[in-house]
Amino acid sequence: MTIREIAVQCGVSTATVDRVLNGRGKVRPETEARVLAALESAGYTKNIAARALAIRKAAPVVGLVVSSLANPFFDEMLWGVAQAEAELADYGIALRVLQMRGYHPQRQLALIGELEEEISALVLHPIDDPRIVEKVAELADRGIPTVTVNTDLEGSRRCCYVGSDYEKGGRTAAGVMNLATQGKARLGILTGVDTILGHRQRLYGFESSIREHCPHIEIVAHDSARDDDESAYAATRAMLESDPQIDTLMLIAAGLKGVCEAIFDLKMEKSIRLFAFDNIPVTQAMLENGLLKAVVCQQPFQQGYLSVRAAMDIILTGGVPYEKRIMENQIRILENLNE
Amino acid sequence: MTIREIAVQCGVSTATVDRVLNGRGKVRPETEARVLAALESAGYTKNIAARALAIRKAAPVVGLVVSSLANPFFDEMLWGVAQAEAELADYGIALRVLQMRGYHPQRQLALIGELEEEISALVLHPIDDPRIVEKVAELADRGIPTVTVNTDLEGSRRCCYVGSDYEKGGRTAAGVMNLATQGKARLGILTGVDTILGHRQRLYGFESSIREHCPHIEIVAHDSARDDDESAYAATRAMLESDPQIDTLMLIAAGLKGVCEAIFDLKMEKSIRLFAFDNIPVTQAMLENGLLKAVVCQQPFQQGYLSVRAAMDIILTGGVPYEKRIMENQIRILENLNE
DNA sequence: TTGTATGCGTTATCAA
DNA sequence: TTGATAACGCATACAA
Repeated sequence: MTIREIAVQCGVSTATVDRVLNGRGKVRPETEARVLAALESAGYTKNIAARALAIRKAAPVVGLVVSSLANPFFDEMLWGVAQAEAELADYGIALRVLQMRGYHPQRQLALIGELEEEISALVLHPIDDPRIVEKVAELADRGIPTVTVNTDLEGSRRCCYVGSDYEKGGRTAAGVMNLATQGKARLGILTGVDTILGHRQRLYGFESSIREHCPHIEIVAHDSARDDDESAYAATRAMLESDPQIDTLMLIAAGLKGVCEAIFDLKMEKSIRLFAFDNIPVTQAMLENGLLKAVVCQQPFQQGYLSVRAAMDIILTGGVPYEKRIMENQIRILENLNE
Repeated sequence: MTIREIAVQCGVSTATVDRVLNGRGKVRPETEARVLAALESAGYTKNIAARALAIRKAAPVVGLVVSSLANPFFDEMLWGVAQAEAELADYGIALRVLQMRGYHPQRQLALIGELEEEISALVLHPIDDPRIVEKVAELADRGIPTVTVNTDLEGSRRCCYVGSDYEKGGRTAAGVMNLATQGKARLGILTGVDTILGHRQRLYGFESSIREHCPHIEIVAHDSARDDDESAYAATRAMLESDPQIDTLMLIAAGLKGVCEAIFDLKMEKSIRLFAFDNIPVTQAMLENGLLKAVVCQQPFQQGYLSVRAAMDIILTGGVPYEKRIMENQIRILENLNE
C-alpha cells in the first residue's frame, strides 16, 4: 500500500497524504479525517527504502555521547556503533560520536550542546542528573528524540532504552555463585558506586537472591570498590586482612585488576573464588589462572549496534521501534568468553 | 559515489555501468575495463535502499526449508524467521517457508524442487547427504545462492553458514560441568546420533575437554539417546541401573524429557546432576526442581533471523556478507533462562 | 488549503 | 554494443 494509492482512494494528491502523515498541518480537518481513516484501514506503513532514498538530500545526522574514555568496557560497544554506522551510510544518515571521560553532568551537557543544532536524533549514555533529564525534555520539544544506552534515565522523555536488566544480572550472578560453590561460601561483596543506578540494581538483585536462595552462603563483608582499580585494591586488601576466612568474593562493578592484585599480594589466590561482571582485557587471564570462576556480561557490542540502529529506525520510520530493548545477561567462562 | 557519477567519469551511460556491475555482458572489453577501474578506484558500493526500491518490480522470493516439525527447538528459530520476514517486506522481498519432519534426504529434495522455480535465494537446514550437496551445486549453477542454517553442509557450494560452533559448545558444557561439580564426578554420557554432524562435534568437544582438563571426572558410561524421548528414557534407565553410582549425566542432543522421567522413575533425582543443551519447554521445570543444573544454548532466534537476513543481503547487495556467522554458546541457568 | 513536478540511486525496457 | 528513459515510493519546492 503506497501513498499514491491512498491518495487516489481519497481523491486527494500525494502531497496531502504526506502532510497528514507527517503532521505538517495546512490541511482541512475534514480532509485529514478522511485520509487518516484510509491510512488506518489500509494498515499503511512507510516504505523505509523509499524514505531512505528521499531523505538523502536532507542528510540527517545521528549524535552519540558516551562516557567511554579510559573505560575498556566501552571498546566493544563502540565496535557495535561502528557496524551500525556502516549501515547508516546506505540510508544517507551520518553519525557524530563525542566521547567523554567520567560522569560530570556539566561536561555531558556541553557535548550535547555541541551536537544539538545539527542532529535529528541523539543516542545518549546518560548521567543520572536532573539537568540531563531536563535537556532530554528540551530536545524532545524540538523534535529530537533521544535513545538511552547502557543505563536508562528514569523519569525522562527519552523515547527508548537499549541496555541490560541490571537486577536480573545480579540474580544471574547469584545463581552462578550458587552453582559453583555448591551453595556454601563465606562471602565478601565489593560494591560499585551509589550514584550509578545500574550498580545499585545489580547489588540488590545479587544480594536479595543470595539471601533468598542460599542459606549457606554467608555474607560477612561489604565494601565499595568505587568503580576503579586503586580503590578496589585497597578495599579488597582491607577486607581479606580483617577476615582471612573469606573464601568467595563478588565484584559488582569495575576494579577487577585491583581486586586480583590484592589477592595475589596476599597470596590467597588458591583459597578465593572470585566472581565479577563484564569482559575486559584482564578477564581472560584471571579465568585462565583459575582465580576468577565466571563473569556475567551484558552484550556491549549489541548495545552499541542496536542503540544507533534504533535512532536510525526512528528517523526512517518516524515511529519508535520499541520502548526498551533489554540485552541478555550472559554467563561466561573461559570456554565461551570470546565469541 | 553513484552509478551516474561513475558513468560521466568514464564517458558512458548509467546503463553500461549497470551492465558491468551486474555482469550482464554485451559490453566492449575495453569499455568494461575502464568502468571496472573507475568503480575500483572510487570504492563504489551499491546503495541498498535504491536497489531495494528498484527490484520491487521483480518481487524476489526467498525460500526456506527446515526440519522443524515435531521439534520444539525450532519454534524459537521460526520466530526469528518471522521477524526477518517483516523486514523483508520493506524491500519488496517475499518469503516462502516449507517445513518438514525428520531427516529424509528425498523429502528435502522434493521440497527444494517445489521452491526452486520461483526463488532468488534459498535458506536451508541441510541434511548431510551427497544428494543435497549436489542439489545445492545445481542451484548455484543456476545463480541461486544457498545459506545453510543451524548445521553446515560440508564440501558443498553453499555461500554462507549461520549457526553455532558445536565443538565449542561441547567444550563450554565441559567447563560448566567442571565448575558445578568442583571437577569431581562419576559421569555418564547420553549421546545424539552419528548421522548428525553437530552431535558428533559437540560430543568430541565435550569429551576431549573433560579428558584434558578434568582428571577427576570419570566417564563410566556411554550410550545413545537417539535424539528422541523414548530412546533417551530407555538408555538412561539402563545406564543408571547398571551403574547406580553415577552421579552426573550429560545429554548431548534431544531427549531431555525422557532422561528426566527415567531418573524420577528410579527415584534418583536427588543424587544426579544433569546437564544438557538447548532450551525447550521442559527445560525450565527441570532447572526449577534442581535436577538439571545448566544448559548450553545456541541462540535459535538469531539463527532464524540472521539466516533469512543473510539471504536478503545477498539479494540486495549482490555479494556475500560473510562466509560464516557463528552463534554464541550461551550458558543458561534458571535466572537467565528466558530473556 | 491543495496539487504538480522533480529527484533520491538503481534496474529494466526500449531504441538506436 | 550502447544510451535514453521510465519506473520503484517518498519528500518537498513551488505553483495554484
